Amino acid sequence: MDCAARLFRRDGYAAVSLRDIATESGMKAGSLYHHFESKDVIVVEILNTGVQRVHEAVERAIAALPANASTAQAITAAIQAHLRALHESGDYTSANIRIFGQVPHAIRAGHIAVRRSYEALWAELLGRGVKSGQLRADVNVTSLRAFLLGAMNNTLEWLEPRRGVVTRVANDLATVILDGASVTRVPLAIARKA
Amino acid sequence: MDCAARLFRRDGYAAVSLRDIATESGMKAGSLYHHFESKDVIVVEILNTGVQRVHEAVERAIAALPANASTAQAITAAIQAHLRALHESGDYTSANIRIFGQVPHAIRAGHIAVRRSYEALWAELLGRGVKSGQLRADVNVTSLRAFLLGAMNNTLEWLEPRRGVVTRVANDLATVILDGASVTRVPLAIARKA
DNA sequence: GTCTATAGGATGATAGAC
DNA sequence: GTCTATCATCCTATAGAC
Repeated sequence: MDCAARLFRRDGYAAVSLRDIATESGMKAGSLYHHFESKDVIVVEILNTGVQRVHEAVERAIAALPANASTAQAITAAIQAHLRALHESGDYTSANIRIFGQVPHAIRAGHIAVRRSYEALWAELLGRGVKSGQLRADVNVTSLRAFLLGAMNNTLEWLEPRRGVVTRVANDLATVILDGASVTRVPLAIARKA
Repeated sequence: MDCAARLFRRDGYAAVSLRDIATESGMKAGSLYHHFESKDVIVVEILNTGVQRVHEAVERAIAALPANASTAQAITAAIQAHLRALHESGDYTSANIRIFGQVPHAIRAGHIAVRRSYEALWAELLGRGVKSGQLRADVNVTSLRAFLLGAMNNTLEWLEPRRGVVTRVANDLATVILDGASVTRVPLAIARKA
């Protein structure tokens, strides 16, 4: 499975044959079928593992916060955990993002529940923020969640995870999402002094 | 080309064979080679066309703004144009996003310049905003641009473009990016009254 | 310009020896 | 559990008739 994840991450779904996976594992293609009944089950398991690892990392990060942490702190911690899991913890997480859009619909269908479960974590986090009055009620929570996940997952396409860079980018995203990029609506340094 | 774009958008790069494209066009596979010298040139042309159409749509939207338009207005208009081009103007734009991550590296290399050119448009737009003091100087323009493009392109994965929905989502994104989702830094309605 | 036919190769999967 | 050998099928691309 580790070899398959590494190859899928690097080359994409269709470009990786069972022969490739077998060679990478030091076997021959036919031998794989003693362990897995088809290519599909390998792919589904890698997809599921990838999401679950990010899910657990984010869950841990939120659980580790002090009880009185603000929604802003929780979102920042969650973004940090998601990006770190994506860039620094193995091939399953990045393989998932990479190949999800490439696999046949049947495979997607067998994996979608795991995704929904992770998305629900974010929906809850953001929903709590709105309910507690810490996030604006006029932003659509569904859109915001999708923007966040899209922006985070897309970092795989451009971010080279050198030392410390992931942390900086995570802070950039948290800042923009929470405070906005515009100056005109942020004379808050001023507003605070006033 | 139209048939190919439609199929690539729906099924992805590897899942579409030349036979599929030929059948969809009312031809046989061999006949395609009288018009295109390989599958690669079809794919590259579709990729290029997709980006160019979005690029032109965004350029037009910015050019149509009044001369004294603010950076915030320009960004909002650009987001509107990008999302509308993605969701409402044919298969080339969405096929591009869909299959870009699936094509062999050689094809990517032949297409990357067109992408860079479009990204430069955004870099300029955001850079002008910072220079003119309308965007915060402490947000990383490179990150912001990547977040925006990632969030926008990812809408293809979740947004069903019913009537008017694209416009609403574009406004959601512009609001979040410019003003932020947090309440604590946005008592601006208050600040404005004061 | 479109067709048929096919070369030349890769792929997922299976059968059976060891 | 791993191997070799192979099936059946698909692919891109080419050759040559019409």
